[in-house]
Amino acid sequence: MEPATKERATRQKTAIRNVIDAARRPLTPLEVLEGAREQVPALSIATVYRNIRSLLLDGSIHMVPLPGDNPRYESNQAAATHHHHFQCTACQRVFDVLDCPGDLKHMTPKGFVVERHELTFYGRCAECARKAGGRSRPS
Amino acid sequence: MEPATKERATRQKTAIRNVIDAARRPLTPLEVLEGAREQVPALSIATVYRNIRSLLLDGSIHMVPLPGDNPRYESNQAAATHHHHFQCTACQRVFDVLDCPGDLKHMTPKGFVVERHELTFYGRCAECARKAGGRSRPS
DNA sequence: CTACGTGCAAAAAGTTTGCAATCGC
DNA sequence: GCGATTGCAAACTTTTTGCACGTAG
Repeated sequence: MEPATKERATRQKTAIRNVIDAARRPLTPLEVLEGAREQVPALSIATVYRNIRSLLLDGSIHMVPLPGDNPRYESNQAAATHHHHFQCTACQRVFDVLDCPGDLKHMTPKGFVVERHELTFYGRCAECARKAGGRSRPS
Repeated sequence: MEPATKERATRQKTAIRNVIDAARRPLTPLEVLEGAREQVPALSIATVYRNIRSLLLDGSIHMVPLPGDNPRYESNQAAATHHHHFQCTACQRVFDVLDCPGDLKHMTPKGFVVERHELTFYGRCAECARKAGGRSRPS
């Protein structure tokens, strides 16, 4: 077997891990970059992607795939239990939904074997709903 | 208001519409291109995208956003009723699931306003499940 | 000191757009 | 003929990779 290349503790790796751990919602790689640059201004997006990949491999973080949008990443300690997500149609942020409808396998056509499922809600997050009306998205 | 630019019936537009209408599952733009090229060999991918956009706008087709994969498009007549999707982890194809768990709004955190939801199943489609074991994906 | 990690720029993959040529009406 | 539509190529976005330099251990 391979010599199992040893991980090194770098400033950028620490900053990236901190940003993801501190967030209470799944973040985009760009959000991670922006957050981590407060501690390592010269940080490059390539390094963010490389570290996200290694954190995924060692199980520290979790990918949140979304219908019609780029994946977010969240700390695995926040994602220990099976749950789902809510994307705000106003601010585009994604939040956890700590619940699951449960048994859904019976819904699929005959012969199909279900391994897992993803459920995503769309609407207004508490914050954007409070700001009333139909206002714009930040982009 | 604008003069409402009038639509023209071209060979490529007809071919594209036919392919999507004839499919009994949601297709990728590339699948649409391949199918439509049987009738219009010189068809370009840009034209497929432009026509998909205009078909979306006039409501003839429907976008199927998927977590972690590119969107598929399906005929609106096939998608008249609310339903969900199943993506095969072997062949990557997407199929309709003509059912819905129903009331899920109670799952979201306080203050969040749910407008809609997407539910995607993953596993083996009937065909790939029949072919037993854990075989490769076509790509 | 050594090789893992980083920054930069170029490459991939999917989608969009500018522009001149084409073709429906 | 006029203008919508097309094909091609270039631009764009998100993510990945090659390469030379930097740096942790």
